Formats: sequence, C-alpha cells, structure tokens
Amino acid sequence: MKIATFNVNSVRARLPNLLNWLKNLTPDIVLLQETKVVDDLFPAEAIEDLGYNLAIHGQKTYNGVAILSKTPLEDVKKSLPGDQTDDESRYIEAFTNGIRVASIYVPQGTNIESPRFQFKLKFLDRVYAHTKNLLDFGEPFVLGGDWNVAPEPDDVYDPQHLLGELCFHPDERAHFRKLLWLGLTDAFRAINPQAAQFSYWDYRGRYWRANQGLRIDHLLLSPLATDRLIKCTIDRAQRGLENPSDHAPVWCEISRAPTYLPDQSCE
DNA sequence: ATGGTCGCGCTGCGA
Repeated sequence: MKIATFNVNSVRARLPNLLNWLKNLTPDIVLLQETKVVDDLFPAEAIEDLGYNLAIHGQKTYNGVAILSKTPLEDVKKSLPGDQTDDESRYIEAFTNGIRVASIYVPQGTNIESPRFQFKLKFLDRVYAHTKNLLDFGEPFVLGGDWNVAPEPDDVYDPQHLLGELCFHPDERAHFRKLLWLGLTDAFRAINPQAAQFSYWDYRGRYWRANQGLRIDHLLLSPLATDRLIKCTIDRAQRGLENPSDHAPVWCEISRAPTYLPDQSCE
C-alpha cells in the first residue's frame, strides 16, 4: 500500500500534473495540502474518475487539505482540537484501508517575530496532544503533510546559514521532535538515514536549479505503521516538470503485515 | 544582491 503526501500549491492550477502523477504512481492514499479552493469548486470528478474517494476541507484562496483513497473514507474529521478560534483549513483526518491518516498543513509562521510563529508552535502543540489521543486508540496511523519544519541539518541546503531562520529555528524543531519522542517515525529518515534530499524549493531565483531546498514534507508513522514500513521516496522529478508545485510529493510503501526496517549495521 | 516567482483573484498578500 502506497501512502503519499503532496503540497500541490493549488489543486486547480496543478490538476494536469496531479492526474498524471496519480495515474503513474497509483498511490492508495494521498494527503494533499494547499488546495486553495472552496469545496464546491474542488475538481472532484477528475480525481474520482481515477478511482479515488475524497474527503476535502478547503477554503478560499489559502490553505485547504484533502484525502484521496482507493477505499472508502470513514470517520472523517476536519479540525484539529485545541483552539476554538482557529478557522483555517489545515487539518483533515479519516480512517481508510485499515489505517488512520491525517493531511496536515502546518502554518508557515511568516517570520520568527510574527504572532504567526507562535500560532505555528501552538499548532504543533495541538498536533502533539492529538497524537497522544491517537496512540491511545491502538490503531496504526500516518500523519502526513507540509510541516514547514526541517528537522535536522541534513534537511536544509545550508544549515549554518539557515540556523534560526523560519522552518529551521530551534523552537519549531524542538516542537517537531516532541512528536518523535512520542514514538512517531519520520518515514523518509528511517529508510534513508544519510540522505540530504529536499521536498521543497522556492520558486524564486536559483533555488531549484542550485538544489537549494528544504525537507519539510513528512510522513510520520505510528509504531504499528512503522512496523510495516518498506520504503519511502521523495518524488523529486515532479518538481522539475512544467508548471510544478514548489513542493515534491513524498510517498511510502506500507506492507499488509509487520516487516523490518533495513538494518544498516549488519555488514 | 533582503532579490527572486508563483497562485489567487483583481490589489496586494501569503508562501
């Protein structure tokens, strides 16, 4: 079973690319972010025609998340608990294909001094609290999305220069790490312990051409899901196509039964 | 080189 996350930066602007990618990869579950469209205008039919069920939670112009699944979506939830005043469409969760999944678009934070950065940290705290509840249910689950946090130095193009900047600030990285200490696994890093690969490159300037990116799109797996993790890949080629998103998709393969991570230490 | 480029939806904002 393939589970993917993809910040599409407008599902309507990206529809041809998205449909081609779905046809070629045939993921079982897809977590979309930044759909940037109200639900009534979401291009549902074109995606349903490829055999996907949809759960969508959009808004005008900004944000917007969605879940696509080849199997029916049950128990759909469209808000992250913990802040009654949060009306931004940044979270959707469902149970499908024997696993619970969430598509998460963590606030970018604008800049370190902005109130939006505090909102980002609080949002990550809310994910933490909710994750504890999910762990109590005993289901396998995957929290995937655009986390707007590059966890470690290998996840940014210039760690010395970027330390303390937005998306690589110690405070947000500490908030992100708390999720790992709860027992979640960063699927890409578990499978690729050494790789410096990115999932986002700014449209501007030479960032893409110079491969100056960040790894901020993550699939975080619960312990029961991690037991079934086989591979995890960043689909970098999507960023090089015509009219790309500024993010590349990240996807993992999950087996039907528990498996083992490749053991790097056994030579 | 604190510029640069997208998407939305029509003016500047967010990323």
